[in-house]
Amino acid sequence: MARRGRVQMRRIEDKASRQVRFSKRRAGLFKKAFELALLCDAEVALLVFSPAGKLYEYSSSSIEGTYDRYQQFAGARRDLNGGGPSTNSDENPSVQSRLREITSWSLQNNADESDANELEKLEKLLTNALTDTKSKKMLAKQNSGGSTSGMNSNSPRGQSEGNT
Amino acid sequence: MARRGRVQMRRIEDKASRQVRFSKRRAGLFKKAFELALLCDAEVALLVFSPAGKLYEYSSSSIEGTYDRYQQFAGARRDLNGGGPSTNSDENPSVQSRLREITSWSLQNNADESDANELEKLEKLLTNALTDTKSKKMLAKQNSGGSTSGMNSNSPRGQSEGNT
DNA sequence: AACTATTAATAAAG
DNA sequence: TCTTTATTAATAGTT
Repeated sequence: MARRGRVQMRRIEDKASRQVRFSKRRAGLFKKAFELALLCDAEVALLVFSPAGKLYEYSSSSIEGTYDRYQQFAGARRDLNGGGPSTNSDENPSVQSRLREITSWSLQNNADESDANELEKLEKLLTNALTDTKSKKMLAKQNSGGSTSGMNSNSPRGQSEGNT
Repeated sequence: MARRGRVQMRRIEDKASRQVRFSKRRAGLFKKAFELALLCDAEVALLVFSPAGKLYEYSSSSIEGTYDRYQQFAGARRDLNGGGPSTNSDENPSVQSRLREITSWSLQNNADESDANELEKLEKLLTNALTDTKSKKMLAKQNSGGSTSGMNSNSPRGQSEGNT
């Protein structure tokens, strides 16, 4: 038949399925990007590398041009910015279990195949990410801990999305 | 009630409607982009400027990094197809990409819901894991006299997903 | 911003 | 790989 239920949001392990779904979803994503640009008069640039390393691109004007514009903005906002990205949240497993999973996975499977330099970079990346998360967490605790007054009138959001 | 028919694919003239739909569709687009990266292990970078000139961005790793890769790729494909892309292959997702993915995932979705102590423990766990891996890596290099344990024997094969 | 009626996207099967 | 179909997901218009 068709879909038996909700699709679970985690990496697709089966290679063939992943490939098929990548093609479908990539097409859908590019269509959405195009529509956003057309309907709403937005400037959109989209780069996608498949797991196999193949490049797909879309831009309502030009990749280079949009990236240039992005850099100007990125430089301009370097002042007051500390929030992390924030999007939707489905019914996902907790960060904890997921990180636990990926940790044991990385140990058991590909650890030996990886490159030391890459791992070093990733170690920093992950440490920063966790530090950031902890910071936000602390902040939230402080805000809600002392007084139960207005704590969550607005979630701490940052660059990516959802703020005005 | 709701939609009376198919939506016309042309620029929305009414400014208020355009703004509202931009917000909705932008949210949808970013969600799709994120899902593509997570489900299919793809590297995605997305830049959107609203008609008002506001920047929205998403990247499964980093905008700069992906753009850099794009430029290399674009430059490389301009030359000639001598060798395959220097990226990981489909059957070998690599710790790097998976960790990168889970990192951004954790930041984007459940970060606020997680517990700081749990994350602290996990940080140590992961740091240890990576350190361990690095040690083994170094050791292997010393023992074998500089030749890395076979990791990057990339078979340059044509990908099977060529369409637009 | 929240709520539905509809359409659109898409996972699984053929 | 392309097509079909059942189902979920996105969302346009309304309140």
